[in-house]
Amino acid sequence: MTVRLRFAPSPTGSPHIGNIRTAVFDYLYARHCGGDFILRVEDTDRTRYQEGSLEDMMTGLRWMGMQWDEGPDAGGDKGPYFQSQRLELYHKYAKRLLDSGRAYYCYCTKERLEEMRKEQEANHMPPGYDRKCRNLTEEEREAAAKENPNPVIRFAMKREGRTEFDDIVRGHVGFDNELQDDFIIIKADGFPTYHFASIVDDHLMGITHVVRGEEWLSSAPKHLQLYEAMGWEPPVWVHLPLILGTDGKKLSKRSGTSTTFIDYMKSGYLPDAMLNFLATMGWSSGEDRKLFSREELIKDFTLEGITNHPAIFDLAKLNDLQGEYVRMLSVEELADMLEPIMAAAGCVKPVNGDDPREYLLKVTELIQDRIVLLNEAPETANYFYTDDFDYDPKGVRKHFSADHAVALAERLAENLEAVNNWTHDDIEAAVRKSAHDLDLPKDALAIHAARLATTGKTGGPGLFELMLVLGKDVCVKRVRRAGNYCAELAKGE
RNA sequence: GGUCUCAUGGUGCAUCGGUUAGCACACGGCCCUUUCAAGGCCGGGAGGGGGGUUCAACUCCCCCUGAGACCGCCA
Repeated sequence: MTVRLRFAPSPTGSPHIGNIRTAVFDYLYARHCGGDFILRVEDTDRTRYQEGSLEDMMTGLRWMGMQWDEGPDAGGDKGPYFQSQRLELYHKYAKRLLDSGRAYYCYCTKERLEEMRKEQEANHMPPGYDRKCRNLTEEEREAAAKENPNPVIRFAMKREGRTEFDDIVRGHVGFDNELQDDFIIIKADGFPTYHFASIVDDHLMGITHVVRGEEWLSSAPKHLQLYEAMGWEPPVWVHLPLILGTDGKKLSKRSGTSTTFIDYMKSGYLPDAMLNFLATMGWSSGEDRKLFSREELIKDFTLEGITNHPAIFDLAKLNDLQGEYVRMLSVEELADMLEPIMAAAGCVKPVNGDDPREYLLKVTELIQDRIVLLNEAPETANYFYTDDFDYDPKGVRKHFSADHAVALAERLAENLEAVNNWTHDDIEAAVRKSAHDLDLPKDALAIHAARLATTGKTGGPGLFELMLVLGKDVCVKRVRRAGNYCAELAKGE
């Protein structure tokens, strides 16, 4: 039997990190087993449907290279893959349950249910439907139908015994049947609830392993009983640990951690870094390792490696991985990724008129160790593309306000101007000579000032490397401008 | 309130019935060095509490404590 896993998101909003992590596990295990990875859309709640949600979901999955074998726009012989298009199927099986006495029409109004709930709460009773309609006589049923022509269908849960099952992650778990609710399987609008639709579809689609969040664990008895009532073989259950924030609380937007997957795509994370991160959030290969390529993930991923304690979404860890992946890229690869980002930020034309591609390659090499997110590149490397940058105020105070500042700028400009071969070593010699000419105690003084003059920053790539890329004319021009700036500064004081 | 789940340094993870309890991030120090990174080396720092089982428990069992999830005509 081929292993088949489905990722079944509900199009009710932009995909959450947790949704995608579940998809990662589905995908990885399906690929590990050489099985099928299916995308199914659980759009049974018409009130919560949100335009664009599914598109975001698919964009996110594809971005991480997780292409589904069956699903919307991928075809497959078990479709349709939208639950909203499978209504007849659910009704057919609900009827079967009705006929066998394992389901019943419930005519209770929402108002009555709400009142009941309030009362239960006030009396500290366990909440749940009181099964009023479970054993209606034919007359009662007819009378109730007149009052409420749109009844729901409820599943008749067993009243005695326990429902026990084995979960790959949790082990053997059990629940008392008495405490289970006669839950709704078909809503008044004719749509099925999750509990019912997912079981029918999982069976019909030949799903062998159900991987989902731990929040579903307590409703697993419902699903088990449904399988039993239908006479179907249940799948292997895999309840994933929840994802918590570093504060140990449920992941939330506070503390600067977005829960929206698309945000991470947009802010310049690498798909492979994200995949690596998500896969190791709640899964461990059993060895002390943090880097896993896609191929290694597929090869090593097993259900047994899933941890049973909550997984923490640790942004610092993501950023660490991201940095690793950025550094593993070749300069060409990185440059390819940076190109559109730089372009979007207006960093297109080299300040010195060089060939843009060659220039970008040089710039990329200089910033590769210095960026984490791809989107940081424009800010980190702006001075390679524009003369229009501000001087870092801290740097100004330290380097441009010194007594020797104006004289140094002049020396620097002249010595740089005099360089015939614009090479790393000759640039270095010129800069150091400027310090010597003025009897500065340390060459570093000239170096720092030159950096601030040519880049506006106090940190960054090696000065001589960066000046080499910028070119002589640009450097001289910028040092002169800085000299004027220093002079103005001196006058102002 | 009920049911269910979880519990190793600051954080995230690993191993094991007998180990000097390992790794990564973060942190501190040092090296490299013109800065910022990156890199290298070194360091501090852990098994919630209480009972058992056992020759031996962080590891197995029970209780407590703490944390979380679920109890919708949402998924």
